[in-house]
Amino acid sequence: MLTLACRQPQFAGVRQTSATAAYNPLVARLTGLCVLTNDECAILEEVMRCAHEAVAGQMLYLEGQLSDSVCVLIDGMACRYQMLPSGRRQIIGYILPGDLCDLDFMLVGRPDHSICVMTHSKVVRIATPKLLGIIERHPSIDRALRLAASIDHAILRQWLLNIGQRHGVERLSHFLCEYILRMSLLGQTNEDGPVPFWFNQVALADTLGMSLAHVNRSLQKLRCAGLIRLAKRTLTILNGQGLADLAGFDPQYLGGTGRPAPAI
Amino acid sequence: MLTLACRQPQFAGVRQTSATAAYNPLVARLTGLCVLTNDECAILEEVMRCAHEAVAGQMLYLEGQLSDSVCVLIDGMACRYQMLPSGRRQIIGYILPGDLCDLDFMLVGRPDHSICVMTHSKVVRIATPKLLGIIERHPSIDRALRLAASIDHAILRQWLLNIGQRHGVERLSHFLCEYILRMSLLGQTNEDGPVPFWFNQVALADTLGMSLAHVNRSLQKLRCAGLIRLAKRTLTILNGQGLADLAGFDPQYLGGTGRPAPAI
DNA sequence: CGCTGTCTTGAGTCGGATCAAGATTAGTGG
DNA sequence: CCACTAATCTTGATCCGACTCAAGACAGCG
Repeated sequence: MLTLACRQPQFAGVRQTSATAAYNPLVARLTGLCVLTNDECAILEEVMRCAHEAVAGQMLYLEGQLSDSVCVLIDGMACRYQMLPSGRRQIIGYILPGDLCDLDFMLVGRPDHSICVMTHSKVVRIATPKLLGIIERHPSIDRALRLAASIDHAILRQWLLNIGQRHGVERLSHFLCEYILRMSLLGQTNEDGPVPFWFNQVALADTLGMSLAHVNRSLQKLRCAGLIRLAKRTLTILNGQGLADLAGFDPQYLGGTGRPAPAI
Repeated sequence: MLTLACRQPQFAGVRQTSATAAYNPLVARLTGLCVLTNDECAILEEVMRCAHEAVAGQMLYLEGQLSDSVCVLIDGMACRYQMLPSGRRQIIGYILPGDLCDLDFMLVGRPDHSICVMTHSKVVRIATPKLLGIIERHPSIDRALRLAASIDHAILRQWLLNIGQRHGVERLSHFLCEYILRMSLLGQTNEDGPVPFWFNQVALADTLGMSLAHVNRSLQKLRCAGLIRLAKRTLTILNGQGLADLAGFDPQYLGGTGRPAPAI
């Protein structure tokens, strides 16, 4: 069992569900990126009918192990990571509700990193051929999925910039800004209202390429500066502007499209 | 003018050109990833007919600036980077002959980072709608481009791992291993034969998230250890296995497909 | 209520940054 | 072909951010 998994209840946030159908985070995500017809939404919802539960620590993909399906997260949280023989681990991304576990796997078949559920989650596995068929028949879905993927890639680039060029405290701040904004875009929270925060400090350390102790001290600094409150797995932003300024956070990249940038 | 640009002559390596047609690095790259019909190759070659020259330092994309075309590098080298207001720069990838400048831009229209030519290069600009049309009509080309992109993403993940978790010397070694292998896959060189090496130490520093001085000292260590020779913009690997061991380099990710891994 | 995972804090050390100077090596124009 | 100029590389000295190690405090869970 990986220590980066947390045993935490799943999302409790209120859902902006359309009264008629069950709320579907993938459909919500994709319609936010690209106009989809009702038909197309229905197809996606059909595909997502059989979600199953995953417990904290459960693996969705194992590095190097063939896979014939694509996972979509419905609820909870997962993370991708790569390990070094020395035992060091780098987390290379977090998967939130509505996110896919990498379309690249679909083509390659064999992921180059592992994906692990961090909390009790709901996951849908879609068989690769099925998804490929849908993509082929529905260019809008194809486009929406590509856009979603392109945002994931932009996030990855930002992480590289973050780890490569920023010092501890700013690095942490940037990550927090990104997380908060991603969550608020999901409608899980408003921009600085309290957000569920499942990351333990080990996970943060492996995310930000810094030591556990240093993560802890950096968090203290943010607390002392009156920028955040973090306790009981809940994060509250006390001074969003201050945090963003400190991090040099530019939310543009999470928008992905040419549409107006999400407010911060 | 950016200091990371080098004024260097273009590739001089011998080309494995098919006797009949001019060697086309994009076609070579894509046929290596996916079976393409002669027709499809012809279409690609047609599209690539009008290459133009770019001088060192020339920008192919500017962060945030709308773009309606996709660049393919025919010869030379380019790099993507992002800058911080503080002036710090993170290079987030190198573009070698046969590589595309990010399909994601095509959908989004507005790149989130800049791309700059590092040496005198040859570049083809393909209008976005034209490329989209080709992709739509030729699923094999689509697939090949997606595979190529997925390798780029795998490289990005490896960089994150590299910067996040490895110390200076190993970090540098890993980068060198990757570079050598990418070049040898292009047929520009054999695996440890001398390779043209245009990176100046400033560029390496901005690539690896370390200071110029530290890059220099790390290079010295590799030289002293008898692993590499680097002079006159030419890199020779004296002990490839040693270098790979030091870096913990696993070439798998550059293969991209489920095909046998390239030899190292 | 004890156990385990997580967080916190301190002391000591080290890798790597910064600053600054000098040595080389290209590139340029005469 | 040479001399000048600008980039690039090299090296040393110093300092700081961040790591490691280690111990103790909490908190949540069974």
